[in-house]
Amino acid sequence: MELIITEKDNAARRIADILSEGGTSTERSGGVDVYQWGGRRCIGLSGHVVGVDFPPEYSDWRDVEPAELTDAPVTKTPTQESIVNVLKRLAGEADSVIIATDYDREGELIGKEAYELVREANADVPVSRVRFSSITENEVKSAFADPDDLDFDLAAAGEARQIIDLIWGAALTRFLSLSARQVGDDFISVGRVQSPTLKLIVDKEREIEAFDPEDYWELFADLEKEGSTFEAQYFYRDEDDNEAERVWNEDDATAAFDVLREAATAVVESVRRRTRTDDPPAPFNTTQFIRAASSLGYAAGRAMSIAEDLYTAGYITYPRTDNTVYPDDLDPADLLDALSAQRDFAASVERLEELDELEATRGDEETTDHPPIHPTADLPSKGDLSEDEWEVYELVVRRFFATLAEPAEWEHLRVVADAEGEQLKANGRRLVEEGYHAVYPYFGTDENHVPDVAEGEELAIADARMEAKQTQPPRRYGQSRLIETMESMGIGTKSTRHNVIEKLYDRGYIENDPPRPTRLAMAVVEAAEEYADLVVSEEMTAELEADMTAIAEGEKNLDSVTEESREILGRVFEALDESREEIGEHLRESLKADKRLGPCPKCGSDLLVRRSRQGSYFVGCDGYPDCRFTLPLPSTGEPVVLDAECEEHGLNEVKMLAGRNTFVHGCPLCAAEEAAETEDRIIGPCPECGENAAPEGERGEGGDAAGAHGGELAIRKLQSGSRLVGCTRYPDCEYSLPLPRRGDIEVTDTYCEEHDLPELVVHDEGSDEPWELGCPICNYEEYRARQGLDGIEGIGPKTKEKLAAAGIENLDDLVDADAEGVAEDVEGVSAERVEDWQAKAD
DNA sequence: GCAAGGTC
Repeated sequence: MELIITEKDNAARRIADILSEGGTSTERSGGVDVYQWGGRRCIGLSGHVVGVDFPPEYSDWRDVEPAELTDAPVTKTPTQESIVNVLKRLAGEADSVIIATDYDREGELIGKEAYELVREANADVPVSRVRFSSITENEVKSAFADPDDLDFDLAAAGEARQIIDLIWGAALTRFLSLSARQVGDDFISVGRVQSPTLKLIVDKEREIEAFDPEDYWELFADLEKEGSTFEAQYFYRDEDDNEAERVWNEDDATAAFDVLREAATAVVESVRRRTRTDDPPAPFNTTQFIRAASSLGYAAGRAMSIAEDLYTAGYITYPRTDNTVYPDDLDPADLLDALSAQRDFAASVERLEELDELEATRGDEETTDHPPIHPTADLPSKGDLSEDEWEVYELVVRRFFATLAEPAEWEHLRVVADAEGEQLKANGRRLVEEGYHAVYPYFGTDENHVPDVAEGEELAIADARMEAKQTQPPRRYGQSRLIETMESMGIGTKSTRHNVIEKLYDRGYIENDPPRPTRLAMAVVEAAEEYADLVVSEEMTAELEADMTAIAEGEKNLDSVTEESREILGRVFEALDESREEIGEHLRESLKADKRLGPCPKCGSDLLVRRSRQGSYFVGCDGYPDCRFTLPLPSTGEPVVLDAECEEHGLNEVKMLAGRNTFVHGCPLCAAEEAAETEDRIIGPCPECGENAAPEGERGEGGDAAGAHGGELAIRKLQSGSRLVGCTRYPDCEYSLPLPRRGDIEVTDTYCEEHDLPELVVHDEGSDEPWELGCPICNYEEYRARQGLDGIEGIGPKTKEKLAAAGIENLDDLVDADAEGVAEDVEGVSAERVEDWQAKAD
């Protein structure tokens, strides 16, 4: 029996399909699919199935000095036990093994990890390696016809990176966390990729903070030609003889304006007409895909998550790639033909099929990892996908179209005119050949109309304007520009750059979108710059890359490279250890600044956003325990302190981050006062303990509160700002139903017969139509039943279909389901994944 | 529990 090992299940299935000519049987073993045919078996890993770590005696942060990690051993242990176990069992039964992991450095390392596991189970079995950059019949078959050997030097290069990243990251993270006494969930992290990325954001913020705006003026005139007008802008020659539009001195601007205002006409001095070719874009790699999706409003992580779902469902190719050149055996004509079956694409396909030849554009990056992102011949129908998924899918399809389409052509028209000695210019542009824009409507094609005028022609000046302006600070990095910059600096990879940004959010280093650094982030970058400059620099990666190349080429070895890196870090710690107190003090002060709201109304110290032992957030006084003043915060989301201040209390407003349900809570003291002033509105008996409730003992659930105790339901506003329908006997009876946060609630005279409660109507300024919420119990029941599975991250279109087939269509179904049972019934879904979804659904 | 890199 021959065993083939791939990097992921999806690749295993497709390779088995190709090599077996479609005749595989699937055997599920320990939660892992194994594909079998003839004398062969194929298993997919899940990336790295072993991970590096320190031995257990180094695991206690307080017992081990961070500096000791610089000399600590690093071991490898399985992180995916079930896959490792199946792999070893199959290896024991194999006569030969073929490693078919991805064709890049990390793939070589994953292959070597698999090789070592195979060796543990089978000391003698021959092991070979195949390399292909796209899973197509041609490439896969020719790779398997001519197998090669594992490249142990290339794998060692990857291992050096693993060791250096762990030692630097763990030692410095522990040091900063311990020095600031932040050792729980909120540790302070540092790393070779995250810290230079954070420095990019911090440096930009420093520029913005240091920015001093300058006044300038711009002048415009409307010129008239045959009854219609077009805008021209005043310009002059500066001291370097460059054309300039900004006037830096108000007197000069006013003088020019007086001339323009007085002048009746302008005489055309020159007319220049040029055509410019606008080439179609290159195929999508990950970074360019993220950039394009971001212009549609998708954050980087969201775009990747959708792309991964589309890939898993089989609609697009692998979304993590550096490649911008299609493989030779991609036949555009075949793929176009398949895509024409979808009505939305038919017109575009027809247009492309009219071209004399189909030649795709090529980008600058040609790599062996995977093909550029493009659609497959397996089309979804619109109903298979959510709106977002369809929008992203269409983007990928249309990008593929664009790479085959002809260039567009623009006509640029530049007119310069003289008005009593002052110069005016107008730049027109017109799209004369639509080219690829016809099939790829995501780039702007705005035209600016400037009429056909002749040299010497006299044009009337219809209006003149002077606008006072100010120079603007540099713009913050948006997520996609950050990812592009990381790529150009060589930090992170196609698979990790977007995760790095999410990590910075999670660690409390950045807030908002575009991201803005917190005071903590500023302090971390400052500390690193002063004591461990290398870890916030792109040089660290550049030097590591050079060392990795040297290892891969046999010029250096793993031990010498890691030893040298350990020594450098050891020297960093000599300086760090001396300044431990000072660094910790600065970090603690910055942490407090991020959480400070303003003066405590009781004692005047600072009110801070804090976290209780149970993990919920609240506002507490820095004077605790002397001052015990507190205010509640909403129970959903992570609080962020905004710049905006409440005029009445001088407290900063608070925003609650909760994905799509993010909202501004405002001043917590105002919210609490408002709740105190709002009276409860009683609407009927409590179904748990009111007059109609069943007597004690006859109800299954909610035993304590059950029975008639005269409880009544009321619309209540809580100090935390949320509203609900709750029992007046709270906390003895905890029965409650959710209500919307916004809008005025009207209690109508119409009653629900089933629950004996009035129907409610919500009047929100934000929407024209009032929302007929109805009986609050019926409403909540309907809401739970209606709630589909779209809101849960990680459930892709195909999985959704499969879950529906197993009878799981909404959140209630999901929460009630038995995770193990679902894993048995639904192919490719593990019990852990189901439990993860259930946690989110709840 | 720390990183970055795979993968879900």
